[in-house]
Amino acid sequence: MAKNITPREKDYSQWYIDIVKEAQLAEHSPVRGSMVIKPNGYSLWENMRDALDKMFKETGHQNAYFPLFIPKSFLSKEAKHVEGFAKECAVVTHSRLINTEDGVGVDPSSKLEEELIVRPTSETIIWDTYRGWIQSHRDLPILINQWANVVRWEMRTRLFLRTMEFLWQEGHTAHATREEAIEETEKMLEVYRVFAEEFMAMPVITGVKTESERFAGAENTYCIEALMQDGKALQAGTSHFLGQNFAKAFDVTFQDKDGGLKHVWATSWGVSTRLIGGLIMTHSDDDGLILPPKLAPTQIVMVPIFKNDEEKAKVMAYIDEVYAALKSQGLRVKVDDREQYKPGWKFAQHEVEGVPLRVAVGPRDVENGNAELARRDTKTKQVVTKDELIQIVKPLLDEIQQSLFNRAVEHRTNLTSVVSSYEEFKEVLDSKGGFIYAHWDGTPETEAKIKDETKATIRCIPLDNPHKETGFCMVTGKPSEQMVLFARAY
RNA sequence: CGGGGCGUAGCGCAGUCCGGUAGCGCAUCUGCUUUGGGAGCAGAGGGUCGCAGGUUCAAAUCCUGUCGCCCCGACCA
Repeated sequence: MAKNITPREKDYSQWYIDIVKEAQLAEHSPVRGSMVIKPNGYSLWENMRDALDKMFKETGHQNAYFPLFIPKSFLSKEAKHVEGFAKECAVVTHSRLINTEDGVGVDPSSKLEEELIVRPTSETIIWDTYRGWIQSHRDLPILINQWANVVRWEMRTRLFLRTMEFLWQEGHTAHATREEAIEETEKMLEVYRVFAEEFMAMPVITGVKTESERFAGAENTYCIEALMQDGKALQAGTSHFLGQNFAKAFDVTFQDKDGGLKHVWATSWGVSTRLIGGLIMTHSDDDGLILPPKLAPTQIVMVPIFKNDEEKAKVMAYIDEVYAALKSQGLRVKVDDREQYKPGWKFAQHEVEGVPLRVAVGPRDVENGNAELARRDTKTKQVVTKDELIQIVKPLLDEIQQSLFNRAVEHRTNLTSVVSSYEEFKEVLDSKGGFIYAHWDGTPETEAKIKDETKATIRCIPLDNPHKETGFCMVTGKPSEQMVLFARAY
């Protein structure tokens, strides 16, 4: 039915690309590795953004905006930070173009005195700014978030999952004590978990990254990890406890109640348009995108069916009535009254685009006071009366939301294994993939060895670990305090 | 940076081996018939064949160079 979508079974990666294209979410731009986010994709992002933004505000944060350009010298102030990002920075070196024989060229005389970095993340510019804002413990905490674009010069890109430029939010907070900063880090991780599970219907594991997977400049990195349909993991969000690293690098101090001068404690946390990639790979099928009702730009689409003007008048009057009733319940409902497309075409298109519910109304329905209601997630249809329809749509959307989540949890459960030996680990990894719990001796060396040999990484040490029992490392046989979560990842 | 693929109408492609009037499907425009799962018929418009050289009477096609994008890997959110 979905004639332009490669089945997942055949080529998962091509399926993903096809979904992005056919659901009109985004397209490639002329520049390598960057994309145009189309209205369908952007309104989805807006819904995600609005939900998150509300949660940030509810937890006491305010939005601000810091510049796109960062002086090159700032990057080098925190040693690990620069080390982590140095290889993927876009650098602005000149400020003018001039006409040349073959078009335009860079004007050599416009060379910048200090080159500028296009932000790959904003810790440096923000901490340079915070220095001026903080003198006393009375200035703390500072709880700020920004919605912005960032640029990371990636070698290999994939629509939404990894592009050179992407949209995200980055929270940057400053605290008087270590405990308070850690509390903030964990609080925001929890916000992400709730958002992923309740809005995206995407179950996640919360955990802590190992040293090698830690954010450049962080003392500790927390994350939410999701599992995609193909058994690969996706890091869906991170929350970092930055310790005093940036405060020290940018000399941000405050005078405490006891009169002493202390360095500030910091956190940062972010999620990006990558979440859209996660959303696609959690729910969608071979017929196209499937969107959770809470985030779907259109929750219900209504399709009129008629043969002539007389029927059209009746059908449209009937639809307008239902539309008004649904709209008044605060639902995002749309009437697809375009006349250049036939109903069948519209059915197919809205399915590809992932609209959770479709209501079709034709002359027969008007006659009988009915409507045909179709669910995108289960592809089931039922005929209901108009009054029923108006009553059941809202609870049905909730049911779909819940059902998508349950389905994803079930899928994750099926793809989660516990292994006791390295042999078994490799076998499970190759045969079914997914999340694998295993014992690890805690050393970066063993972790690197596993990664080299199997391409699997430690996704996290789960916070709420179901496998806390002690044991012995599957590779070295050394003692292990608890199992950790492995997977091949995006 | 390695491996693979592709640049021909808005989109998807054929034509390239073997040089000789630039084609097909979808989309678009006009008209009529249609409308409960991607409508049918008739007609029409739309191209510096990625770019630059070269060979030739003649190049989408052969030769040389060059640019770009996509996919797969190494690195990363």
